[in-house]
Amino acid sequence: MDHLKQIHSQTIKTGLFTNPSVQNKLIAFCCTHENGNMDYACQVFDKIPQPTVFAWNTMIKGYSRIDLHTNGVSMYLDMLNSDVKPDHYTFPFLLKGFSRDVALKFGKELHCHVVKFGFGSNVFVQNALINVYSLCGEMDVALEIFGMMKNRDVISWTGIVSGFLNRGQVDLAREFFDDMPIKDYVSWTAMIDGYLRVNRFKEALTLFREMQTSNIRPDEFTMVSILSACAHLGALELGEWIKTYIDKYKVKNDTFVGNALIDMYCKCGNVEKARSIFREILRKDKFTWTAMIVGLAINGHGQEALDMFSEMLRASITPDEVTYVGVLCACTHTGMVDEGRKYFSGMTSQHSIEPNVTHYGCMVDLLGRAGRLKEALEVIKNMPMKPNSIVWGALLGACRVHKDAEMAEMAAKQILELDPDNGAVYVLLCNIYAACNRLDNLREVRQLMLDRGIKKTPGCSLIEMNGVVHEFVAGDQSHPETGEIYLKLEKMTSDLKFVGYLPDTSEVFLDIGEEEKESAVYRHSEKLAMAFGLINSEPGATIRIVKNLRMCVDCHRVAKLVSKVYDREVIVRDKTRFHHFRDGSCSCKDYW
DNA sequence: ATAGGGTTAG
Repeated sequence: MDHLKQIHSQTIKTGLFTNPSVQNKLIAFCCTHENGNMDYACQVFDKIPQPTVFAWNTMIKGYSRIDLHTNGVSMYLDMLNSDVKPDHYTFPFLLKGFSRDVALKFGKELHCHVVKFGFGSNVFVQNALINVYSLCGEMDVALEIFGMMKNRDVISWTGIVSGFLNRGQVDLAREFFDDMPIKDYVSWTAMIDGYLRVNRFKEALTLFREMQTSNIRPDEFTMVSILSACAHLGALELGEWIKTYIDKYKVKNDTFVGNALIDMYCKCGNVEKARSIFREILRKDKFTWTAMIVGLAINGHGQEALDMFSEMLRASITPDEVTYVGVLCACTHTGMVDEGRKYFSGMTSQHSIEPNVTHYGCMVDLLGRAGRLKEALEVIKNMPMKPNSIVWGALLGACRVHKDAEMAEMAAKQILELDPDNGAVYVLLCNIYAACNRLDNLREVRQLMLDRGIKKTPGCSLIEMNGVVHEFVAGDQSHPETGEIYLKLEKMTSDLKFVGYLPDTSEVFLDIGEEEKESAVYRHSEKLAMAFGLINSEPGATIRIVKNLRMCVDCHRVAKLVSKVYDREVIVRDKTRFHHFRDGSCSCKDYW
């Protein structure tokens, strides 16, 4: 820019500035170069007595590039006021990169202008309009434009597919996707990402494999989506394969990719690799720091997460509300109650971030897990917004750990008022009654569940072996190697009993005999996954499991013993955090 | 000079 300013003053001195092509070149640099500067572009633009439509277009493009679409729209209106007519470049520039609220605000009106000025059948303009309506969720209008187009191309199709994905209508989007005459890497990535947005991660991976068989090269956008899927599924092998692919094929390794890699490594329990990626990222943004802070927190490195937060502030990166979720989570998982309170008040006083309902949930979690149930309840009573079922759920979870049946009843009642079909609440309440030996209450709730047709969310564990994700639900017999797995499980249980394992059935709430209770915990999904992992690995190996619910006490104990007896590192990611089992103990130090 | 896809929590 400094160089440009020199050139600019030269042109004024020499009188060259009056040449329209020189003016346009100056503006174009400010508007499109990565070190450009829109303020300076304005200064130059204001000196031009009669800007051409090209100059106006360039200014509009510049604003859309830095997401100041409102400025772009006022520029466009100024242009009309100064009697310059838009051309077929104006609308694509103007509409490019609209966000949903901008699209809602200006979309229809600008569509009228398109028609009025006669660009309604220009492919570029039509595609831009499809995209605007797709953002607004107005698929009927988007489809109308699409239907009228004589020359629809891959971009028009992708616009429609994205529109349905924005509305969460993945299957409908998939029908259009399958009908596309030509698909390129953008359309594939959009569809893959659509599955991610509705938490259908395995389908995202399946589609990625199809993309590869179709010989379409993924780019860095695709990689980010796939890494995110790996993070959710705990699919480390595939994640590492992606990392190798990125290096080998020189896929652009930007900050987005780095951030997604950090998240993937952390969510697969490999903090060491995440740290090394973190160090390699040159331009760290708030996502980089936040992903690392959250990752350290859920892996039990609370103090390191807090150190990382201080370092982030020293690097002058402003935290957001998600960063603070990570910070509070770090305090929760390591029992740092006073620090947690300090950071909570710092949110507003230091960074003017008003705590949202999630942050109050974190505070309830923090106090509750530390056994300070009354204080946790005080937080709920004093919070400025209505507590949701997550906040009450945090209290209920704490009641389970600290076996407080009275408060659990109260919390459960609150949740069921907000969310009557929440099966997990009934289950938790049953766990607590069972653990407190309040069998009459237990029977009542069991009956209630039957009467109301409430189903328990089945426990489900994922384990990745040789790049394939295997899924087990409690008591699963659908796996092709199921016979072998149950044999291994039996052998495992007897081996462990030999070193002192006694099944812990205190939380089993089925009204059944002790022997059946043992067989109920025996069939938990993470045990099936562990047995499967043992069959398919050697001593010294790491077994990684991702579970959809919290681990039960019995499985936690079994995992500790498995790590010692069979010399495996067992890493279980449960609903809220990681457990790294090594040589008979767990990284959570039994605080969870 | 033209339009489509990507990251952090719960």
